[in-house]
Amino acid sequence: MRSKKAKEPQGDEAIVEAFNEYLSANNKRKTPERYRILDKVLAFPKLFTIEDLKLAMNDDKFPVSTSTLYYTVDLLVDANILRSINTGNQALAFERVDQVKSIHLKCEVCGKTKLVKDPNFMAYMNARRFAAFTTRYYNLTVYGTCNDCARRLKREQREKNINAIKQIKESTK
Amino acid sequence: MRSKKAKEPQGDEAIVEAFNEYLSANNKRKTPERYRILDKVLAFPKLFTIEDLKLAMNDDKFPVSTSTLYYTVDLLVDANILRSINTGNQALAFERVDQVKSIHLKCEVCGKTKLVKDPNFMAYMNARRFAAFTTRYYNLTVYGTCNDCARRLKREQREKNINAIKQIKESTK
DNA sequence: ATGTCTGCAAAGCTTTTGCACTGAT
DNA sequence: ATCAGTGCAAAAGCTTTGCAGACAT
Repeated sequence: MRSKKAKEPQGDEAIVEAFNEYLSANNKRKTPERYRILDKVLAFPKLFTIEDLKLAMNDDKFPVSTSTLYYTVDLLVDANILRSINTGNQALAFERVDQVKSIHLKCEVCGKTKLVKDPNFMAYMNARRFAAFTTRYYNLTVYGTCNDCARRLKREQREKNINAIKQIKESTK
Repeated sequence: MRSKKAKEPQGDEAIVEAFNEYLSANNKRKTPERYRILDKVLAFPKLFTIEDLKLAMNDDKFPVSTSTLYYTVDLLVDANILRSINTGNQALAFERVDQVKSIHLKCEVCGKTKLVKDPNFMAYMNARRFAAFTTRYYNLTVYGTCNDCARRLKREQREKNINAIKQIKESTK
């Protein structure tokens, strides 16, 4: 009944459990840091960077060193819980594997990325096989301009033109 | 008649011309560096990094500073001749816009990227529109394992198992 | 003559590494 | 008691920036 309001607790618990198994299977230790980091990671609504994660941990009164964050996020990637995304900014971003079966729309002007679903594309990719290659996951990023920026640029361009005309008028006086 | 053997000289000349126009239109200067860099860029069969480009320029007896390379490649991206690709390695990679309408298959083990064509996907994306967003280009990268690496890993795992069994046998002597 | 372009060197950021201490097993 | 994990600081890589001199316009 309340399943719609709940934040998919089952899903997240399953991920924690999967991480547990991954750690056991690979002779990795179950440290408090790792579980606190995983908690924070699961709480991010979408993309995040190591820096974001570091700040979140600080906010949570559980500061962790940068090296540990890199190390742990690597484990999470290896455990197939996270994947890394190249957003075009300097810093690498990460996202939950289970959460993101979306297309990334990246605005080249403001740099923001929006996620959109496309069942057709998903179905196609799930069926698609490539010769001499085993797919683990995929990422489709679409680059362009979001409408907000397009409108703003248009307005700025218009103002620029007006100024240019003014200057020409003045210089020919 | 020889059009198949020729390296699409028309296409490349058109690109040089397009760059020319871009420079004029934006009040940029036509320096020898820029044209030599463009030549080298067009000669790359696929992805390349700033480092690759630098080495190629050196080979060509036309060394150029790193800052100039970044500056010029930025221009080429802005002129829509190149686009940048995030390969997951530290350094950004670039590729020709006209050349790459391919899917990138990236092997997570050896790190190599292979390009494959997929007319179905291309047709789909060419028709696809997104709400409140103007598409300029897109990139589909598939992550996984290439067969070469898969075979090698399998063999290594088998040897590992054999050694583990040996050790157990010895310890129980 | 003007103002952009280039090259050099230094700075900036993200990520990696080395080492000693801590703590899970 | 081990030996992997953590934190710190330093190093390493890639990219950007500031400035002086060179050069296309």
